Amino acid sequence: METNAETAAERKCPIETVIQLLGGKWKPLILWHLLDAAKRFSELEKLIPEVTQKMLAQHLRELEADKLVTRTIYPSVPPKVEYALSDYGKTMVPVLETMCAWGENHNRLSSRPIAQAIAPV
Amino acid sequence: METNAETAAERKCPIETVIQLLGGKWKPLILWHLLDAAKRFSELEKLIPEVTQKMLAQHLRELEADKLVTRTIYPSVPPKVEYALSDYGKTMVPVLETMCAWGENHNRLSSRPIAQAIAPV
DNA sequence: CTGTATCCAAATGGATACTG
DNA sequence: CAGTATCCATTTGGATACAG
Repeated sequence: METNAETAAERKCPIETVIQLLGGKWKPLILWHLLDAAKRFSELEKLIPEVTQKMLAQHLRELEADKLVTRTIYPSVPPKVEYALSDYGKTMVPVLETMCAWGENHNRLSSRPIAQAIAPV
Repeated sequence: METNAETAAERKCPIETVIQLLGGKWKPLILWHLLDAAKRFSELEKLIPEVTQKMLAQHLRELEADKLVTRTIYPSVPPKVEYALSDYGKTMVPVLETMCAWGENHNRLSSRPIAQAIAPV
């Protein structure tokens, strides 16, 4: 019987939380493109050519609901909408960067034997 | 061939690589449970009660194919199979920990106003 | 330009039964 | 114990058309 002091493995893994927030196929990529500056809907479409309008809109709405991105509507003609990382979304930057660093290393070494890949870390 | 200095955002985002490797619904959780020690199939089943045999086996095979976990068969009766983080899989630990730290903070603050949540980082 | 709606295809996940 | 196989439900993603 447990007295108190749950281990991290015993309570609900917080990694699941991150996976849920970044779970969509394009969400990390969207956030990645918002790192440097706010972007319009059509700009994101050009930056991520493989994504469909539907999925881009859907993921943006989810990211907005999760308070990770902000949506600013400029009441002009034609309509202009800008998406940006919220202050809260910016706290995710270290996560994105850590993932990015690992992914870069993986991609760079993926054509080599794994035994070599892990050696000099 | 590194004549042109592409920015990170211009080449294929390495974050996608990580998402692909951790993409399955249970993969991060499996890795999380392998952090401290190797586990048997049935142990993982008990640690992750919500996962089905099928998905556990499937994700373990994918993680094995990606060289993130090792599979050791002990030719005993009854059969015993142990799964463990590979050396390469261990390089993923900082990624898991960064995600975990963000997730913990998010979970802890999710019932508070976001404005409060981001303040003292 | 910035979306929504609809229909459809593919991927993912789950329940159950069966095997070495 | 440690799986595989099969069938089915749910989820996700995409193509196209349409609207404010």
